[in-house]
Amino acid sequence: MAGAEVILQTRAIKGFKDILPDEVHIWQRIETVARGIFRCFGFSEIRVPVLERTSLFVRSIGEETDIVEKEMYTFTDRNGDSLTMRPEGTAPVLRAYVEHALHLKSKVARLYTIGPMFRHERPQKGRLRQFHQMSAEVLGAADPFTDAEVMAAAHTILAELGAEASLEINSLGCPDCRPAYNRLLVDYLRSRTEKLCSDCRRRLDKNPLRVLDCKNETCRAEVEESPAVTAHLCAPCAEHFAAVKENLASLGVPFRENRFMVRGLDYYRRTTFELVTDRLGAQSAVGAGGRYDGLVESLGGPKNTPGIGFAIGMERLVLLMAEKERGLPPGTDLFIAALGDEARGHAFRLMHALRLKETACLMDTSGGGLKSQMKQAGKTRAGHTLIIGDDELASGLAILRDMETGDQKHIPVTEDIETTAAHIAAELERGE
RNA sequence: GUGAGCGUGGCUCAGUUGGUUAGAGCACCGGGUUGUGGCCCCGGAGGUCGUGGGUUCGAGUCCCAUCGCUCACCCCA
Repeated sequence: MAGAEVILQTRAIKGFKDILPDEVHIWQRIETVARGIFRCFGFSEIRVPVLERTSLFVRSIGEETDIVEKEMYTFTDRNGDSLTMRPEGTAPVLRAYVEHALHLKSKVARLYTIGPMFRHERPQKGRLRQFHQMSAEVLGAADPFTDAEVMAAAHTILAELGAEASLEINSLGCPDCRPAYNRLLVDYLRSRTEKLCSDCRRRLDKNPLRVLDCKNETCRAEVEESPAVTAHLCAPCAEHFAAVKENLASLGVPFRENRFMVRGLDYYRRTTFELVTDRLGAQSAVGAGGRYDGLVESLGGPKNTPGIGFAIGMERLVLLMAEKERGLPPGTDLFIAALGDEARGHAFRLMHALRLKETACLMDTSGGGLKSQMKQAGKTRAGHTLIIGDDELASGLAILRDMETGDQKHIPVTEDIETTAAHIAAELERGE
């Protein structure tokens, strides 16, 4: 194999995927729909870099998390700085919020962003190393209406795209009440360590909450009787959670409380939620989020800035979208079938004039028979085909065929390309 | 990081107990009379059977190694 290593590997690297022309329209649809909904919910787009200082993620996501410990694409750049390809979107957006003092622009900032994230995990169904998320953050609003609003936004995006997922919510408490609950849970779990799986015994020390959503059946059974977070919230957290549920219900957004749901990033407080489905193989969440009051401050932002947000995994969303929701790639407006050298030159100029008039236009400049060109017109899913040969050029009348109905009509063509193009554009316009 | 399954033309796959020039469907190209697509019919092009080694008179079919893909664990969107 020594020689083979020299050969260029024309293959994308593991976990990185091309989105090909035949499927890119699905992504465009998702983005268009999402942008529209974000706008209605009052969000503005923000675009942030893919690369950040490693410390940003370590501080926000948490040193002990799997993401930081073993999944980040981290490297030292030419200056010796440690940089990381963003594994999630919240930290960079909050960094930008703090850096540009966006809190001074308005009381509440509502931001969304769409783009690639990177985590070095073993790829499987619904899990890639470069994946895409659309995420939204609301900074500066602590009230329980905001929680409901944010969840409603996520829910609306999925619903609008025909992706079925159910909303599950939970509250993880705050620094005032979580430590006490944590001790309670650990005590409970320690009393039955022998019954837990090996993974959960490890979790017991590292992140006891994790035991709550273990997939192992015996662990599940043990955990069934465990003390619930939501039963041990402090008064303000309990009140907040109750109000969130009330507000969600008042909007008619269906949800289910799931006291076993936990989050993998350390910064979450109080409200957390997931949009889950059983149609994604081993992955169940298409979207997830929660409140992270305190995170802005810990990144050097103004004190007591509350925050809440969510992210939707776009390739998981694509997987969930029903066939009928995906649509077809757009066809061209007009295919020009030219026969004969003179007609070809004429058609070429005509095509360009039409393109400048915002008509999507294609022809086969390499020529070929009419039948072959008609086939291509069909394949490009052209709305119309203009047939123009040397005969038509001589008579001054070309044929415009409606590819749907098969109707054909004559269109005057002259040396005046502009006028001819205008004729055709008008004719196509009429058909719509 | 761990485990399992799979690797045959662009795609989806078939290839009997190892035996002559490796097949199909879809896609692609051409044709079915003079200049008209989507259906149908005919024809064509396209594969060192992931790679390397081994067993054998002979391997896509057996063995080993290696690379890759997929799914699951884990983790998470």
